[in-house]
Amino acid sequence: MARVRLSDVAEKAGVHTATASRALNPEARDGVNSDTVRRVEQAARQLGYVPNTLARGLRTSRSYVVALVVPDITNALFPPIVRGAERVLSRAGYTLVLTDTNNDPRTELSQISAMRARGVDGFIIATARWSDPAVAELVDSSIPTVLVNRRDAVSKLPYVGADDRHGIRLCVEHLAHLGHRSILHLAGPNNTSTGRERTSAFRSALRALGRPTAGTVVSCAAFTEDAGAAATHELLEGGGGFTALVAANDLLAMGAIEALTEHGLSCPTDVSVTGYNDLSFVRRLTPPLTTVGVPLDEMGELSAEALLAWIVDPAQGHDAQTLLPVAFLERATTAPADRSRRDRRLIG
Amino acid sequence: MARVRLSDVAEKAGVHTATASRALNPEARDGVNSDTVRRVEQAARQLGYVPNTLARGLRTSRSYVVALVVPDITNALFPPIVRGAERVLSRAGYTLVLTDTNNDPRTELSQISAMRARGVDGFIIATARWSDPAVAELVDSSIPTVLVNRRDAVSKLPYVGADDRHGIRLCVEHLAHLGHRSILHLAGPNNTSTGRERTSAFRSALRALGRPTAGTVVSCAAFTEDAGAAATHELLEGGGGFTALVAANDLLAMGAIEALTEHGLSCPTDVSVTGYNDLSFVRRLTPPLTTVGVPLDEMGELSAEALLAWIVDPAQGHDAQTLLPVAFLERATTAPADRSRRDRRLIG
DNA sequence: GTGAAAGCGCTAACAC
DNA sequence: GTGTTAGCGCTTTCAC
Repeated sequence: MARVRLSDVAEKAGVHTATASRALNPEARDGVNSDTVRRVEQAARQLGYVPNTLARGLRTSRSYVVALVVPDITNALFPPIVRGAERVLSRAGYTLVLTDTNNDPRTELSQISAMRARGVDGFIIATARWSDPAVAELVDSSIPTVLVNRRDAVSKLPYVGADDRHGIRLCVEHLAHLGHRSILHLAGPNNTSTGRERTSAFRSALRALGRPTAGTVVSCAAFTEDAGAAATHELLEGGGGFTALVAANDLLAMGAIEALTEHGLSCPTDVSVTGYNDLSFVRRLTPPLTTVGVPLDEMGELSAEALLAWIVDPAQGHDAQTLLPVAFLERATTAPADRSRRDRRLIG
Repeated sequence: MARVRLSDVAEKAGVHTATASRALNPEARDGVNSDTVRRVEQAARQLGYVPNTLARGLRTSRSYVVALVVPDITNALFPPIVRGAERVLSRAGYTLVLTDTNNDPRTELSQISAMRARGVDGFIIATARWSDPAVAELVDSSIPTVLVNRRDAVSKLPYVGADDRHGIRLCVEHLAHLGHRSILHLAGPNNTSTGRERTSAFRSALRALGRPTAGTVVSCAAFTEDAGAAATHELLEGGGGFTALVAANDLLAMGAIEALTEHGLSCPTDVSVTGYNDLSFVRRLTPPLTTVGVPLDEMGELSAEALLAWIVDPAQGHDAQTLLPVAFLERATTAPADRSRRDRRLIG
């Protein structure tokens, strides 16, 4: 415990607690005799003084705590974000409290309110849905909040994400150049910005290539392997007809490949597949997944930085939308269309 | 923010703050007129009162915050533990602060001290090394602390882990029954309890089978894929001579398989490999990794429960060592020895 | 440049 | 059963 108090330090240094406080506070140190500063610092060191952050927070109404809300920490998308955020936060003297909502909006609401009771200085939200009451509430309360990975429809909160339009376009172009003329988009759920944005980007990309009709979009219920497999199964039972598939994320892609395999189709021989996010392990799958690399660590870092900027200077306007550059990663789940057996089997 | 204070509620209910405090506190509610309780609760609800946890903590010297220290949240071993712990903690009204030490003992030390300054009620440590100054310091400070996944050599802190001796024995027996007579143990680092324990279990298992000389142990520098690959490469260049390999964890196993492949050897045809922990994705590798399943969520949950028990009743003795049952998961990286091409090529 | 005094929002003795 | 008082450990006016 923080056994030794500031008053102990002050006594040992022969000064008043107020002076000790100033001496130890970088902001106020200027107005203190440099010799006094030295004495106080020495006393603090000898006593092993550790300031009581709670007391400070109570007085300053700043807790130096930031809450990070994730839907599911076991989803490999989030740990790098958490890590990035934690790195900049702890470096700045802030502490990160993590809360996992288990993908449940009600848990999200109650956890956020618990964090507010703790007096956290701000929120990093990685759970935003397209229409999100929790986000709206945070906006109302005007507590510093930044959105990461996903954003909502209406709020003008700072947002740090990836350049998904570009990422999806790279996938579509790659497949088109490989000769694929019938491309399926396995879309993410409509209640997430990432799902919506990637779908819209898919359509734009085809339009830009002059082939607006070369694509079909199928929505998945969630960004999960199961959802991807289910949608793909259904499609395949309905006859198929595509030689390439752009999945809205890696998990959907994995589910799709699984379903393909169960239908006796192979990837990439029969169907080319692209994922999205480059989760840490997808390059080790067999075949390694072609996907879009997203700087997740950096997303975490930048969201933390944006939040700190807001906390430090609340007067400033805070509504920057940051889209990080992505990288297309060609691996082994995409192949030229003319090598496809699929055309012979299902189409033509 | 927690704009409305208890005094506001008290005023509205026409009572003193102390009474309002009692009315809202389940422990002290008994000594309050039930009608008063009702009035206070109603006022609190109408005003949207949210108690200020900092102020309460300052007064009670209880923060209802627990710190969880992990070496690297992007290692798939830890998210399930975090999730499990967070679940029981938040259910009990506690908040989890997460800190990622980036596998650096110095960061660990400084982060722990920062958390203590915050007045956290206890620690869950997932970073313990066999000799660990940070753990020793925590013991000295007598702040409630439980170890999860790894423990240290000396402290008698509560520990929640898996039954590694059993898990490793299952691997060895499985391989022995498949006819393997020359088994390698890719050991984890000696400065972790898991590394040491699994190595010792490997030796015991062979002894119990009456084949104490059928095994060799090679230490890896870290529990990483790279370390596993490096050790395996070295071995293979030295001549090899084993048909099976028990890795101390999944990452080492993956590295080993990679090295094997680079040497033109295939798994399981030439060498059978077992992993440990059943990280979420290893069943989707090709071939799916034979490994030992460990209830990681439950480890997180039980460690949080053990910690809460200690926090709630500090007088009690707190030194329980909990070893959770494991499950051997036979998948595709293990095969009978007599089908091995390796005997023909490198041995014999 | 330093001390005195007040108070952040809450709870726990102690009165009554 | 409820009000009074004091104080958790710190920072911040305001004097001097």
